[in-house]
Amino acid sequence: MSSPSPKLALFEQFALVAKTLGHPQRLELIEQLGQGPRSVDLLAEKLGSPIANVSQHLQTMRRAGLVAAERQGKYVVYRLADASVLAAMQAIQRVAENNLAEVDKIVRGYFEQRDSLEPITRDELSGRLRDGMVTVLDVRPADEFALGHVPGALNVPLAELDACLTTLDPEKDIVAYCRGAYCVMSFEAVSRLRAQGFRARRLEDGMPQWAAAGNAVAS
Amino acid sequence: MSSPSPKLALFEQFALVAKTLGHPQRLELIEQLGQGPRSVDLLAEKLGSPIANVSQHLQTMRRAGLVAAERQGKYVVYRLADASVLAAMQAIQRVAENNLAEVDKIVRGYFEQRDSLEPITRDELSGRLRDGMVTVLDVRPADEFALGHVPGALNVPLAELDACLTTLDPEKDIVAYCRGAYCVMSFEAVSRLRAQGFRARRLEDGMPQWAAAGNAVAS
DNA sequence: CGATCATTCAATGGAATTATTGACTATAAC
DNA sequence: GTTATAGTCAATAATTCCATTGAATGATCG
Repeated sequence: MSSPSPKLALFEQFALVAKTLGHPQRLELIEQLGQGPRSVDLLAEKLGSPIANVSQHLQTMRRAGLVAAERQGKYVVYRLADASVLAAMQAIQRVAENNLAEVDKIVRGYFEQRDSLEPITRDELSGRLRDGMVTVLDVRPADEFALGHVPGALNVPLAELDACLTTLDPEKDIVAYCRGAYCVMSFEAVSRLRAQGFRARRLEDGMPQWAAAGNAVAS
Repeated sequence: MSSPSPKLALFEQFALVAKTLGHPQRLELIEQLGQGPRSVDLLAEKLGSPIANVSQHLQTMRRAGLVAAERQGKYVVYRLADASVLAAMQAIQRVAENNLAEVDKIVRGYFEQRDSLEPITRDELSGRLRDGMVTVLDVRPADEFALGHVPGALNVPLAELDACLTTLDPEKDIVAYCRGAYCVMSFEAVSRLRAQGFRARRLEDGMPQWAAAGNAVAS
């Protein structure tokens, strides 16, 4: 037997993974990396944090087996270690959604009517895409859209939403999505579209999940 | 936008859940509670920790939405908030299993041959149970066995394994299980059974998962 | 009502985590 | 070479987390 019991040694490893997930900024990094590999530089810019800080977090995450790094020229490109990392993050989000009143309160903040915040599922969207009676909006920044998106989706970054309102067909239903189930950009978009009288809903989850299902296209 | 951005507020809630999972003792508590509701008292005894310490951890977990408490007479009985908590713990274990060399090393410590540590699935066991050509060992303590177990399983707590060796049919395959995928008691049992010449494997996961599939019986 | 048991609370000190700063290394461009 | 860029490292101080202790609360039982 090793010095501490193997049981405890195992739980310490599991705890290391969970503890490393236990920081808002690191979760945000995982969300970003869920879109695809990124350099430290770009990640720091997306988060609006100092490079040194982001670098430290990424290394903490590397030690916990969440991400891997590879040098490419003068950049160091990080990526998620594997799909189980996103799965773990989603599982944690589900716990929070089910059991923390605070989460409900934040989500509710975007919508008045309780029943209208139900998201549309991936399968449902697939079906309605074939009918052609739905407009799909990808509200992520253009660079993320370029790396992969739902086929037929329009890229309308949140900042440009108001300007694009007149070009949208008010007869069609609108489905908005962004980076994941709790990426608030799609919340914000749906909320604003509804205020303008559109029938809008959001997709139940976002890009990495859609891509994992094998349906994404690059532009 | 609100004082802290809603995005950050959400991630802080998720991080709270993950951070709370990030402590070995709390993971052990979840493993125990996965078996069923428990009093603080009993949990403290199972973990071998001071009651005050366990109480503090449980309250931390309650604040993070992982567990719920209910007073029953002079006891306070804690239980998992819902099934998503176990799912999150399993997702984290999967990340660790896939990406942390240390976990592999610990598991490997129990077994010499690489290929022989593959667990048997629940479905496979269900099938072989009908054939009757397999002995199922539940290596948890008797009190946990009493609250629910795989139909037909023999309760042989780890401490009594050696004494029971002679009563086992060496012609049958043996499947051992305990509390979950990484409860080391089943590792230990399989390792010792093999050393005695038995054909032993462990079940891919343990009691809460089997119960969740709707197949457990109480004794 | 007192006594006892189960649990929580409050306070302590020690350890770990975090953001920030500035120095340092490695690569590419000139 | 020299310079600029991308990233890491090392050191600091502020904060948070953790186990332990002993006191306080709440419920049962005689």
